[in-house]
Amino acid sequence: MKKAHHHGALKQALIEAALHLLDSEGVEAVTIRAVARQAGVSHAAPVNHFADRRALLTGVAIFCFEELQQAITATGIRNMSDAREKMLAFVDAFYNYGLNNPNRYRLMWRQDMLDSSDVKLTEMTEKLFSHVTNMITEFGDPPNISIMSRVVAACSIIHGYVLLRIDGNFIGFADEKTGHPRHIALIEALLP
Amino acid sequence: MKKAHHHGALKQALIEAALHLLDSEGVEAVTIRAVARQAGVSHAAPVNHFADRRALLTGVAIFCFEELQQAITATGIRNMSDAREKMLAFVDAFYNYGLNNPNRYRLMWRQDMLDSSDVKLTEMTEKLFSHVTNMITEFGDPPNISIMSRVVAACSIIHGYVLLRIDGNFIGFADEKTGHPRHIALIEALLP
DNA sequence: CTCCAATATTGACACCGTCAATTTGTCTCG
DNA sequence: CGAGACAAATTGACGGTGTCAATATTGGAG
Repeated sequence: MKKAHHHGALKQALIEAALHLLDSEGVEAVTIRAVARQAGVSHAAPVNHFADRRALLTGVAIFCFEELQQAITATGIRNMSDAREKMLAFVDAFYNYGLNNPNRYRLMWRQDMLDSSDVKLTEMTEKLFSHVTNMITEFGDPPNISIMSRVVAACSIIHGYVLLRIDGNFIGFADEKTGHPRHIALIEALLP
Repeated sequence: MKKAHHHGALKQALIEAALHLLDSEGVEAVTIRAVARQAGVSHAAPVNHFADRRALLTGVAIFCFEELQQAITATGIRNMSDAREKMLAFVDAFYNYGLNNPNRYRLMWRQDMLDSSDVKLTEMTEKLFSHVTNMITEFGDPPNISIMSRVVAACSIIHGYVLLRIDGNFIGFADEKTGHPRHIALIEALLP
């Protein structure tokens, strides 16, 4: 059994404490010692579950990726037939997760703070990327740009927009011409 | 005269030391104490020129924005007449600066590390934004999306792409279909 | 020449990550 | 059932950090 000896489930408690600190005070506040304090253990207890701060943050990021994946699944995207409908549902879930959880979303892409050799972490990001690739492929092969470039464009545009919005830029919500939410309008500008 | 009393030009020396540390070891290595050591002064000397670490990093970022602005100007973009030609020159300069100075480029957009109330800093970013706005406006008012959304899309797509490339994603350089460098192909996908 | 204000130094404090040595608790196996 | 093995947690230390207060130094204005 994996049951912990003293605390019971310290690993889970540490991640929850880290999430709380991350949401309320930003990633800088997520220190090993602060997380340990919040969980009610000594400052060196976390080392048994996370080798160092990077490993702790990586664990938190993996949790967030699973959360995002669930949000995408919850849109019912798997049962949609129209390629455009799928794409807009995906973008909407992505955008909402980022805007509702800015500090979590930022951390998820902070390669400088995460362990890029973590298998679980790279699995989660590759899953998202291949999802986008599949959706773009459904639109067919356009004449003036490769599918791969269109995938990269889609990833760049939504990720760049979410990051800019999180930082307080472009506070207008809708496209002035179509009335669509801006993140929808941006992606539609790319679709054939 | 503004000449410093002891060191001579400590502020400039601190920024140069910070740039050196930033380029070689990343933003985490840019600590007040390390910068002071590199400049050959005591650990508390910088406080006379930068109130705290945030102010130091903001000073460095402003220097980088001026550098980028010069790179854009150096393309001769002001003398170009064709809107598309201008846009591609701008994107090219932006992309090259980011890829050649990854740590500098990353720092420039790290609002969590910079002083967003710094007038000079906001001036520099707004200048870039209005430059993009002017170029997009030259293309005219498209039917299915507002100019503002197109501006946001252009900013998001190039910024998102540069960040992803810096982190080692999408290492392929050219669009598989057109042969254009990818950052050019991405922007062309957006232009009318 | 004198004095002042800007500049730089020194020293202290509270954090941080990380390591080593140690204690505590629990599970397994004879 | 009991003893040992071993994982988990504690304690204490080290060097590093940002930041502040008190002090010393210097160059130039009057």
